[in-house]
Amino acid sequence: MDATSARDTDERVEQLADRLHSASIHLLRRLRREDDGSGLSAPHLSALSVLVFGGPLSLGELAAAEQVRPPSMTRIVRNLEADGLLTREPHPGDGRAIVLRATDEGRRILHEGRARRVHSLAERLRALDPAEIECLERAAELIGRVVR
Amino acid sequence: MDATSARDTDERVEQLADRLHSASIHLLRRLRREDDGSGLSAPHLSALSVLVFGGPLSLGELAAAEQVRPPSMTRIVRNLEADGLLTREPHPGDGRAIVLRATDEGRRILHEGRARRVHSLAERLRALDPAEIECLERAAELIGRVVR
DNA sequence: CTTGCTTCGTTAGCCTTCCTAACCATATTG
DNA sequence: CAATATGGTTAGGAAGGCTAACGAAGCAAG
Repeated sequence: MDATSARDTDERVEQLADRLHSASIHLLRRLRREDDGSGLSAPHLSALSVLVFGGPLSLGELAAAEQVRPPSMTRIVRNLEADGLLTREPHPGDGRAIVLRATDEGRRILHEGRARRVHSLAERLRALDPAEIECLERAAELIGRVVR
Repeated sequence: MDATSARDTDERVEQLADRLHSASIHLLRRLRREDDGSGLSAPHLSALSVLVFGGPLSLGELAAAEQVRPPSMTRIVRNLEADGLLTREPHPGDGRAIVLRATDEGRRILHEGRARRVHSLAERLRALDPAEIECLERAAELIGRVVR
């Protein structure tokens, strides 16, 4: 690869990063304004989904998975626990840590609530053709991988 | 299309919406933690970029473009104006409205700041192969279209 | 022209989510 | 056993979003 094409690639990738950033901001602002009726905010649903799909975790692990600091996760967990959507158990073998586990109710709410929250987005996506949908599916997977 | 495949498409689209939602949350949380050194937050850079690339707008138009309510935009504009990155002029022909215009300094800061902010993401994207990059480029464009 | 409704932007006040700093309690290690 | 490291919580504050209420300016009907 010569110097020119390397610089072109650099430029292209920077621009892509910028556009993904922008797209994310607008996507989330749009979704935030939709009333999901589940009573759970995006961060709560997101954290709960990690427990549902990823199994029991400690608070620190969950915070890392969700890209937030432990104090932020402490509050999210407190709320979810108060709503009966997860349980807090002592960690076997480490008295400092705790084990967080989604309850059956948590599983139920998650599946209902997430579907409702993203429903308006799904409505719009339905207008796309199959190739575009497939492109977005790959993109979602790629973003998840890149961020992790 | 028979009933079964229609339901499959529904399900697939709902799942896609859900994953895009999740990917956006994690992407932004990752980027928020990067120090961009420009002194401007994501909402500020995003609003400024609309003015730079889309030309002068009223406050209401800018708020609509950015998917926020006017009071939220009032604060963003006040900050950008205080930093000398945009100007506020009376609207010719409508005494209620104002015209917002990016300054040269605003243009300069935008190009420097955005590149810096998304730089760490760009670093990660560089590891992808060309087909994946192209997929993400299309995806960013699609998301922008779907949300608008 | 005046009265009343609408629209643009602002102010006031609140809520949510995130952060860092400081702190306990429990491991772990020299 | 003392010193240090780690997991989680508490305290406090910054940022960004919202609604409600308001003043000023336009508009429309009488």
